[in-house]
Amino acid sequence: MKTNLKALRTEAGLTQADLAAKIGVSRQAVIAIESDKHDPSLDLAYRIAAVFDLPVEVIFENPHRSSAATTE
Amino acid sequence: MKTNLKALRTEAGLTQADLAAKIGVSRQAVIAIESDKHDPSLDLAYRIAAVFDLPVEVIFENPHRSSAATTE
DNA sequence: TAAAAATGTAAGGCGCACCTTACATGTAAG
DNA sequence: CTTACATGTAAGGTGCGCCTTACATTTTTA
Repeated sequence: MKTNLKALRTEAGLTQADLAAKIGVSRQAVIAIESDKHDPSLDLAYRIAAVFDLPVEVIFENPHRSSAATTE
Repeated sequence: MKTNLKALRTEAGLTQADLAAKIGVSRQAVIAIESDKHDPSLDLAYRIAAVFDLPVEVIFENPHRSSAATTE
């Protein structure tokens, strides 16, 4: 799953540990998601989206659908 | 995870088996998701969103974020 | 340069998403 | 009534998302 989570996190001035605490997972989970080792669950993706106040599709690209359709 | 998948599916004239085939899972997976027994993975949620050409947040409500923010 | 903070890797465990198979129920058509 | 179809439930198995602990590496700060 292609993601720009790492860029968003650093732009927000958050460490991996900061973000992990905010979304209620371990730092390992953040590392795995940022480095494409794991896809997050939908609920976790939603918690991440809430931190940045962005639609989920902006943070995790939907490979099955045109990104232009994100804002319908 | 609150969802209106069942309504969307029936409005589209799809059976559970139809939808399951389109998104590449078993019918059991569709039943479990429609009846809130399971949350879909992010990737599966994206495949479902692609079928209906809708943003994921429209099909599965993000309980951690205002729905108004879906279209940012 | 030394200490501290942030990032990264490794290994083993657990729960759940999804699987398959099988059977029960409701509904509509012949 | 019977056949067919859609839906639902049940039971057991597999893979992976997330866990914890521990240690190595890189970057920042004093």
